[in-house]
Amino acid sequence: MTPKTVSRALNDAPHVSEAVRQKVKAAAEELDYHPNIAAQSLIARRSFLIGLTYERPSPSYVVELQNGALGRLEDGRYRLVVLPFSHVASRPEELGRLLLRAGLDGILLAPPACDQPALLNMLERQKLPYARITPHSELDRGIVVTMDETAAGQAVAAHLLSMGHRLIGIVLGDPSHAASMGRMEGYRRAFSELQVPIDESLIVTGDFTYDVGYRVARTLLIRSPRPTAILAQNDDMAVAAIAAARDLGLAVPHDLSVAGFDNSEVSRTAWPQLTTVNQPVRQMAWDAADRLIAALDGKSDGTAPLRRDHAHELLIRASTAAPGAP
Amino acid sequence: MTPKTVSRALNDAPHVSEAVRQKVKAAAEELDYHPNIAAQSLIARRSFLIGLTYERPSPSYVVELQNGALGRLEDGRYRLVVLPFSHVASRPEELGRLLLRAGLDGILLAPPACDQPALLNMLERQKLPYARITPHSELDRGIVVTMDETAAGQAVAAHLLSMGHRLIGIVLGDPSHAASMGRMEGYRRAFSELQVPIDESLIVTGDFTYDVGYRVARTLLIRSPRPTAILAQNDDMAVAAIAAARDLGLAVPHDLSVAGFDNSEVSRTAWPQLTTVNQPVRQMAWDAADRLIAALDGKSDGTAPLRRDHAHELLIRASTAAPGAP
DNA sequence: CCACTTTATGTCAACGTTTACCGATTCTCG
DNA sequence: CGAGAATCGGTAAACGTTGACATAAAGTGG
Repeated sequence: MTPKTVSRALNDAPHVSEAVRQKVKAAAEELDYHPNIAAQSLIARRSFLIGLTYERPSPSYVVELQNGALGRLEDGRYRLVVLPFSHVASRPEELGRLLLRAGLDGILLAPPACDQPALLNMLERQKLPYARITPHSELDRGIVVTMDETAAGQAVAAHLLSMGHRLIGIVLGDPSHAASMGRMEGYRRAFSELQVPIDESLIVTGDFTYDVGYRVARTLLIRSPRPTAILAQNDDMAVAAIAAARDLGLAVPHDLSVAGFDNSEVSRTAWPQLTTVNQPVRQMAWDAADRLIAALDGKSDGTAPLRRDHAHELLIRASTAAPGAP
Repeated sequence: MTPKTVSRALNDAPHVSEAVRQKVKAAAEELDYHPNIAAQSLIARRSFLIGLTYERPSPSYVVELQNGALGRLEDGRYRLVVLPFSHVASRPEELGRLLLRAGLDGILLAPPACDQPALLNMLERQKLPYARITPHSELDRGIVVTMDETAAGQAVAAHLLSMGHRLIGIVLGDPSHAASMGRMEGYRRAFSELQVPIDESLIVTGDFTYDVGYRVARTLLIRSPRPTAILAQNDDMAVAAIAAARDLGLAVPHDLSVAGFDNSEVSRTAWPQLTTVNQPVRQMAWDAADRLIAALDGKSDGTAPLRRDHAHELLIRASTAAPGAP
């Protein structure tokens, strides 16, 4: 029996009698034989590796991203390689080289890597397919999965405004992250829709981390007049704002309402539980992996739009209330 | 120029003149040429892939594990493939097949997979090297990186006992996780050292998740007499216990002290901040990856012990106090 | 029963790289 | 200047699998 026959038997290819097929499979089982993936990759010109690159430090975000992608990959044909990378903005070509050297079939790009034109250029030049998860710019480039950040930002700001808040502090995330700008744009729309002017001096910049969030939230809370609410651009910074308020003797939500973003684990374990926006990270990652694989397998029928928007969900919990409410 | 010469030039092998080497490298740069990894793997009989398998749901644990391993892999020679797997205990062979099919050079096993003898047997039979992170049983098998769970459990229990607590509720994690047993053993030692009897009826079983932790902690808190302290086997369940206490009108730590385990993100963002034990997950993962790679590269000098213990660190924060203290 | 189709099995080459080996050129030193 | 060594470049084979193609065997129809 030639290797060829074995190959045909194991791959359920035609032109093998059922008897031989059974015998081969039994023997393979017996010997714990597994085809050599490197050889398969060499001839198929594919590695069956999907990369996932990200930078955001939040563990829950990273894990949601991974689990979403892995959920789509669970048949085991493709494998997921994690490639975190810091400071993409300052050295996109370096990440590009890393990705190209990794021998991937395709790559899932989370923020902020998905918004680096230099990186996308490199990947396209080398014909390495990619899917972008919640990019902010060049939304018609490649496979794109987004949440409408602006609509989400508008929803959460409108929530605070509708409860009567007028002095609202805003804690931005890392400005190089696209989400930061989109969410801010949404805040502005909500304000302008109600013709409430935004006090630009109440806008401070964090970097999505707890520590910096605490510091900048504190600067807002020692101002006079003090804002009655804080819009934080993610949950970690929102929780930090609550801690800063507590350390200043302020009760949440009685003296200060706080809203976050992302519906992360801490938004539920925090006290009071955070009003936040659920970004369907897992579903978006699943979708991105799904469409990337469809493209790799050539099953993309060309009719599916390259871009798909997933809906946000405003989660109103205990950290927001009307100003001065009990 | 033959492919051979190119290969030698790029790999800094001898027998190539410096002039040719420079020319080749310049051309490679120019053309964005990258050697085909599948071909290299085929001939080297290695995939340069390291697997990481885990089951624990806690995002911060998973991310610490990954970051630790990735920290060691950052030269880019090896790549990290993530392979989460649920319910290992009930189907270890299935995970084994998954790992063997993935074409890995080596595998990092986190709990509870690292404690499945059937799995270890399969890996050994197929000569797939592995490193075990905080296993509980068969500690002399393969590369082992541990924290002394028992000593850590003893330390945290001793902390509560030394403050005067005598009625202490214990919330176990998933009993199939090895850490759970080791930590419990440490609790018992602390009690017996002070000759305080353990009330077995105050021991309840969770599964390391917040939701179940909340439920079982609640059953402890509605008992009479009510325990004055709770030892939870991880931070998620400890935070859940705090929430359960609060929902019953109990103040932490005035009416109830709570101690956790793992020094996870939530232990810091929780309020009050959790007394907990720092398990140096990142360092252990780094160490496991380091020694696995040393073995793969044949650089293991044979003198390094296969097992290495990392020290725990008791972090006393605001969630524990003497019973009835203000 | 022969020509013809279908099915089963085998042979060969190819994927892109590296290792082993060989011949040619250049260098070193007596 | 010549012998031996070191250096440089090249050729062939190998890694394990699969696709294209060939051959053999079996089935089918007139």
